[in-house]
Amino acid sequence: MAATELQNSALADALDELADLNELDGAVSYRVLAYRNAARRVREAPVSVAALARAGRASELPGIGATIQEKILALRETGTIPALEKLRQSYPPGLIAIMRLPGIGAKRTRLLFSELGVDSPEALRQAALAQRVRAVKGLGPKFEQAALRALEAGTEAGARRRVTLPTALQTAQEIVRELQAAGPPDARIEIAGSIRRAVDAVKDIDLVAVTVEPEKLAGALAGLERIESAGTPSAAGVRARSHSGLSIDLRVAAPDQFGNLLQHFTGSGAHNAALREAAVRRALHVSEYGIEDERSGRTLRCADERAVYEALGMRFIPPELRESRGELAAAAIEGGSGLPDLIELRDIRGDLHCHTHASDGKASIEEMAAGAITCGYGYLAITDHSASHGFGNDVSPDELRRQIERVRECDAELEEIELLAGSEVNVLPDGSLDYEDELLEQLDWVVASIHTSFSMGREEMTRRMVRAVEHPLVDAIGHPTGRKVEQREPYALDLDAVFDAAARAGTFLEINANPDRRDLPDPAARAAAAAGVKLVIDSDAHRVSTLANMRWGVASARRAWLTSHDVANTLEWPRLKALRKRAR
DNA sequence: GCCGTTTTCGGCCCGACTGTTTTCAGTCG
Repeated sequence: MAATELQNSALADALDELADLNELDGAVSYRVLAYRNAARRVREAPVSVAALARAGRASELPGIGATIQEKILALRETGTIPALEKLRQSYPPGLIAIMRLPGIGAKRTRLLFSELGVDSPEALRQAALAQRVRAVKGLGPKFEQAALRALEAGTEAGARRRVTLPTALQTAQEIVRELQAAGPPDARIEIAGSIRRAVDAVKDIDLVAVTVEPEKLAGALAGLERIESAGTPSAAGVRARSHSGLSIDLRVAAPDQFGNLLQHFTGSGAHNAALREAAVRRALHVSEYGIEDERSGRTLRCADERAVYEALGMRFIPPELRESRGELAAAAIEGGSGLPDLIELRDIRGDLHCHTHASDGKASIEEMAAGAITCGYGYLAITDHSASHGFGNDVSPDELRRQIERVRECDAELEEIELLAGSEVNVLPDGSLDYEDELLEQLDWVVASIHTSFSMGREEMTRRMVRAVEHPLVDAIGHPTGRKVEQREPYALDLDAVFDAAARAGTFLEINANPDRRDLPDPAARAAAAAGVKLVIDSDAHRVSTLANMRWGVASARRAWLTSHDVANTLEWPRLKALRKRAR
């Protein structure tokens, strides 16, 4: 593969820009939708879509047809797409920034541009302050004020940034508790939306509820101390915004429609759109209120979600799978391939990656062991950082030898759990490790991770990683892509080549469960399992409390369609030990 | 622009809210 192969993220950005510019250009909405859908597919694809296109196979991906494949090829071969260049001539780049402001879409952006020459957020601010916006037919003073507020919010640093799943979940649970205290006593409130699907990063909180006093519940949300502003509370619910910039949607349903509402509000948008399209082919129309049968004119109301999917000829689809990644076809009762029996937290038998005082952890071996026992584990690998980690946390070879002794001593005293002597060894830029093999041989479990030199080229980074994967004493690769949720892109890496090497060598790849990492990301974890790679889910805990991070890794595994058979640390240690490549 | 157990052409999910209107368009999820 070419060293400078076009990255999926850059390709997806180009497709998103095509969507934006086509929208500005007034193209039929389905074309815009097609570009956005294609961009999403490319962004999620675990393999290089540009490389696929070169082989004429990108159009095998759902949502990518002959036309978009041609554009991908043009971009990878000439660095640009003719249609994109042409649209860029007509619409200044500032228009896209205006279009992204809440409450302003393509139509109004174009109106502002054609009527007032407004071509940037700053130009919009000037026009609004001079009250020229309200003079445009179709706009008014309310819109002018809303535009100013949107501009203001947009300049606040990180105003619209997403938060990681645990943060969002905790906030959502607090709100539910506050609503249960302040709202009507009969209210049953559940968390829906992207939190329920256990995504990596959350932009808003969706709540659904049943109560006999819906207005009172909606009013209670609008009145919470944490709410900065809210729409008009009604019997249907309310939309509000917290002081921290999170948007919160509450919707209320009748009890016999609760399943319809929960399904609708859990999403994803793409899942719902695909579900409804499939329903239309059966002459059924799905909404949050029920399923209308076109022929009888009757509407089926569902008290629970299972009934919604059953009415459409499908098995219940776990929320984590609702991303329009093939789950509808798999769930079909007639002719579907079946949904996976997803892994659960209780399937996990041990944790293979954690830190102690020996490096940058905040607890002793004994404390971490006690924590792991509380988790119900049968084993725990102590894997402190290695000889060149830096930040004052280096573990010299001699220090590691002493640490191994301490782990052995501690293990001898513990009945309930097996402590494994391990290390999280640095993969140096050339792919070698920073301990000698003689030392690694004494360890029960070796995790190899990249912690330095992130900005290498794709080919060099792939060679580095494959060399580590093929090392006979490396059991697992830690946080394989190096990405951090909402903070850092993955390093340039040919994941396909890494998966091939890992499957051949028998090296485990980690799903790091730290909620800021969740690495492998779920689409990549799914592709790895499909390539025959065995995975492990590790907490990477640096203190006792973060051993519980395992749940976020399991959530990623579920989103990756994994069963307990795909994840090696669902096995007891004797069986897992025998699976290590050095035991073969 | 994509796609096919109604279709290779003509469809393509559904509804709430807001602000601007006086019956609706735009935006959002």
